[in-house]
Amino acid sequence: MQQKKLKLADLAKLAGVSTSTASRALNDNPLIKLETRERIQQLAKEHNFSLNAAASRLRLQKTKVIAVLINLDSETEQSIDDPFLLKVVSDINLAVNRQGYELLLSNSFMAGEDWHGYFIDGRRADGVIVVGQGKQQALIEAASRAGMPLVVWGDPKTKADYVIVGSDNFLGGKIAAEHLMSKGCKAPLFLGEPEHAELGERYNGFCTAIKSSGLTERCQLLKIDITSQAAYEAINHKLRNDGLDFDGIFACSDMVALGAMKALKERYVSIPNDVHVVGFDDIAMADISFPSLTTVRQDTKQAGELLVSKLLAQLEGEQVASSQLEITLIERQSS
Amino acid sequence: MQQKKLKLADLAKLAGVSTSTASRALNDNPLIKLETRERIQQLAKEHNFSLNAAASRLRLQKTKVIAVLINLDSETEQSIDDPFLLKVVSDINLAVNRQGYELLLSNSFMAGEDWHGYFIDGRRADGVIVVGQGKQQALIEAASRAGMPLVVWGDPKTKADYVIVGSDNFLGGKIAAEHLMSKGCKAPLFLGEPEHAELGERYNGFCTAIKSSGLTERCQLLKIDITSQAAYEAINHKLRNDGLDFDGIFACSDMVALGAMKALKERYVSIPNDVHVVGFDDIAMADISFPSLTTVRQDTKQAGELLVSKLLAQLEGEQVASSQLEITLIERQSS
DNA sequence: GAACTTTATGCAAACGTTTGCAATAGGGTG
DNA sequence: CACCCTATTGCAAACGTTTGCATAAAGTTC
Repeated sequence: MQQKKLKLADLAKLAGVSTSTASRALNDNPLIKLETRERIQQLAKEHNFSLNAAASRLRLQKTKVIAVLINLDSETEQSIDDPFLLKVVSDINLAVNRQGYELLLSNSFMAGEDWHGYFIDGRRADGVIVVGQGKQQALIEAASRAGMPLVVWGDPKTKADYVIVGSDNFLGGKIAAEHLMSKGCKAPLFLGEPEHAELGERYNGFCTAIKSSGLTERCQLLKIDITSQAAYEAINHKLRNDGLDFDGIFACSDMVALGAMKALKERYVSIPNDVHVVGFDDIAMADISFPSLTTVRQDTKQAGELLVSKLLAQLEGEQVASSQLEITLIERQSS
Repeated sequence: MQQKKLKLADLAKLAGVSTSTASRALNDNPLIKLETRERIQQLAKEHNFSLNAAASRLRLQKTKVIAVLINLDSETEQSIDDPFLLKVVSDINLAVNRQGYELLLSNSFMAGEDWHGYFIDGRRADGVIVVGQGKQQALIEAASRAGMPLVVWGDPKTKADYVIVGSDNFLGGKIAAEHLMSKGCKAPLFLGEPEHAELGERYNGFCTAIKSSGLTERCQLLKIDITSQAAYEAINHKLRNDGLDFDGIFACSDMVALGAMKALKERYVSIPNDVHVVGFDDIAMADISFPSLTTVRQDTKQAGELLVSKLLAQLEGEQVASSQLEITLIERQSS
């Protein structure tokens, strides 16, 4: 059933030309007469010929592969449960393919400590997109210093010598806080984990807006693992212990917001009458929850494209800078 | 900053041995004296040496890569929005890594029509896991016949000559229907797309249970695209046109169920008093929605492991058969 | 101490591309 | 017709591993 794999030399023989001619023909090299080129390409199609990528990579010193490294703190595990991550990866995938590259899906487990060695020296990929700065950025920095082409999805305000693409988290937090206050909130609460780079910025924006409004000096924070489960439990616990001492929630992600909302609903706290809720990300569920969730949308499509184009620019040797994506407040029923 | 990449020959020179000895040492070949082996491995670590995967693959005719091909019908696009897909891919990823393989994330767009040629002949991967049978299975069959090592995530009842791993969808549908009826439903409704292989089986199980219960001969079906948005609109539309002529919903996925629930809640149809709802998958949102969603859980962790181990077994030349995963009904508030 | 085994290492070919350079042929120019 | 230029093709080396086979050194046996 399985005839012997055709190699370039075989194809060349079939066409009655040399291997080099066949190679050039397949790469549309104008050195080869147009007629010959077309004939060989046709022949290749007929025989379902495909180049041996391993050989090609060895010779070219290029893989045409981009690795996506999902960088989760093993402790807090924003486990890969969050649908937002999927959105990001999936949009990166699209952008990568559009550029004719393939996507190696990796993680801290496979890459070990020496990312440069693993991906670049190991000729597994030409460059890496790291998703999530996480709490400790040492490995990212090491890889960057070693010269690994690299773009990070994170908070672009971070002072770092590598390229970062991400939303304007500070502004997002600010907008969320202002929105809550405009709806009459006097005691809004931040639900999340400020030590995390991106989330920290959201918290900063949130606090800045509140303080500068003169509303209060105290900027309430409920620190939790960033999962809907943890949010649910934390709000539940808080309601039991402190009662309802807040009238607004800015959750660091939609999943967290949804977990919080469940706890509220179970205790008959009305949304948005008693508590206004704002999330972050705008995952599909935000629109489909009831009440639907007001949230700060991150433009993952643009993110994917920017991440990839900046990485490719680096591969071309260009100097590229971090950049910040616009975010938009999507007003829905929860506020 | 970037010293020249060390190759095996350089490492060997540093160690004062030949290239072949170095190669064998790194692969822990007992031909080499233990002492030498350790010395070289130590040296490799010190210099952050890593093998050139391209060269290695070329020589070995093996990539140590498994491709995951997300197979979405471009029409119905169970777009990659569904969090359940993420769960599956992520669990496959884990299992793949545990076996020392890497994961190439691909899709119908990149792979083109000739999957065997692209992945296998192209030496991009040693085998492929296809996620989603989709509506048309011609390409899968072609690849399988061409001898591509392959495992499909789909419905194991499908009569096919390739290996399938998946949940017992028929039983899942049956259990869901029985559960609804046990809660007193007289007119349950199936919400989904029966032409899709896996979903079709769920529908069959659903109908079989209903018919054999003697409840009714008519087995209501509302055919929709499998997105929460479509579900929301369909239920909305139905309520407006037909009124509430059903008292139970079995949705083909949790996302669909959640979309339906939103429509119900908006029209003040009580869940579960007026309408009982059962979903499928058990995504994180099922537990966190309000009311929480009764659903048929698919064991994605086991799925990932089975998919990978069956694929690797094929690579070893073993004969492997399809297999079916147990599903469990998770009873929550929506029923 | 000659013959033979065992242990440890090195030589060189092979995997399938790509590409600099050389080579050939055909056509134009002076 | 000698010369050069252009268009097209082929030769052969190189990319960095792995591995069958040869080799060398050391130990064993009669």
